[in-house]
Amino acid sequence: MAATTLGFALLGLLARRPMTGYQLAAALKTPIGYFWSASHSQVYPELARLEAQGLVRHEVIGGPGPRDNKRYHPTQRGRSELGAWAGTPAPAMPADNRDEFLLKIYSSWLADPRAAAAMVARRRDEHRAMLDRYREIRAENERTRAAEIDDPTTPEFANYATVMAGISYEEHVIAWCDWLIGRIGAGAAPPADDSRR
Amino acid sequence: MAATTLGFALLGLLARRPMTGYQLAAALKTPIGYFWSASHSQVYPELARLEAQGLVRHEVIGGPGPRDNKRYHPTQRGRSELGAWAGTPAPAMPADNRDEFLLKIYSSWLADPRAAAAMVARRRDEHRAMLDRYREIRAENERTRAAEIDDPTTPEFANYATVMAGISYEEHVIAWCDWLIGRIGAGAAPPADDSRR
DNA sequence: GCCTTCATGTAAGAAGTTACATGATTGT
DNA sequence: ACAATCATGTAACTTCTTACATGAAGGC
Repeated sequence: MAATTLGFALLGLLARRPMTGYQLAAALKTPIGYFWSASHSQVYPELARLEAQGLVRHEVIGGPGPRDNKRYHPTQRGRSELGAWAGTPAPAMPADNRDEFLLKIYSSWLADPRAAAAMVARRRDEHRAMLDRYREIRAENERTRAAEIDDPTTPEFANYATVMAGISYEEHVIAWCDWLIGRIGAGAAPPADDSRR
Repeated sequence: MAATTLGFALLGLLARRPMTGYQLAAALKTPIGYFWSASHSQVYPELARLEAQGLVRHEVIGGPGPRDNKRYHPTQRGRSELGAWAGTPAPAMPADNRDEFLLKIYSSWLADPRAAAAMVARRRDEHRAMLDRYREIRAENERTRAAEIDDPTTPEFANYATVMAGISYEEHVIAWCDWLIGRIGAGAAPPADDSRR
């Protein structure tokens, strides 16, 4: 009877600020999209379902396009169910964590070692770029929201916590990539003496 | 025309050792399941597709049950396509990384702080258990496969690399959980003086 | 005799992506 | 004029999960 995971994602956004479906879909690209994403074609039907369950309501607002523009906000029940869900342990660790990159590493012994090393290096650079982005967000948070990020009953605290998770995650992946590149280089392609070239 | 991600997961397993669909499905629970999983109802049709594409073949083996038991192995083409795929950079970082736990944290400011802290502590313990399991696998690898794990052209090297990724990942999550628990405790529920109870 | 493991498949449904379809407002 | 952004929806398709269905071999 309660909402789906996507429903709770939408409620989590609406609890911060009432929004249109379009804005929700945009927010689910970045930065919340770093841990939960959805396309607008999923958002609109889900909003209708949440409304049918009495967890959100909307008012029609003037705006562009051929249809009514609707701004959604959570109901009292929506807020309390969201809070209850957030404090309930998830069924179990999925242990799933589908990761196509790790799957490639799993078969990397069949690939050309130089191609494999280059692939890992490229991925590491992508993670470095991501880390830089997270660090900027953290700095911004610490500058403008210094008071709220210490209070776990504010949305700013929750934002900060997820950004910290991102930073920690990227740092770990980068360190592992560097380790792996060193290993591939050391064990396979005994580096031809480049000093003569 | 090439295989799907699941197809490459199956090929990656079959490149190590020919197996039945049942055994593949079991392997996709643990330990490969830590980064790619599938149920048997996905495996059997996928094997048929791979065979139609000429990437695997099977021989019928005697065994239990009402139907033929089939042992699959990759073809020459299957192996080479797997190697090529493994060395090719994935389209891009998905940035998606769907994580229901982080989504809960994102709305944790609406939850009871004590419930939230307890939830995080429980999750941390689950990750600690996982870390212990990974460390055992690593120790086992270092004991019995010491020679191969230094050579990036062996499957043992690839196994070792993925286990190291797991260890690094779990260590990061545990550290972040501990940080978060401290923050929730410090900011919200100024701990009642327990020494008098 | 009964339960577990091994073994292979189909069917129904949920979840998610990509493509189709429409149209006003705003900035260049 | 043209393009981008804002805005809302539907349809078709892929992927994945859960449930249904069958049955032999081996251990208790």
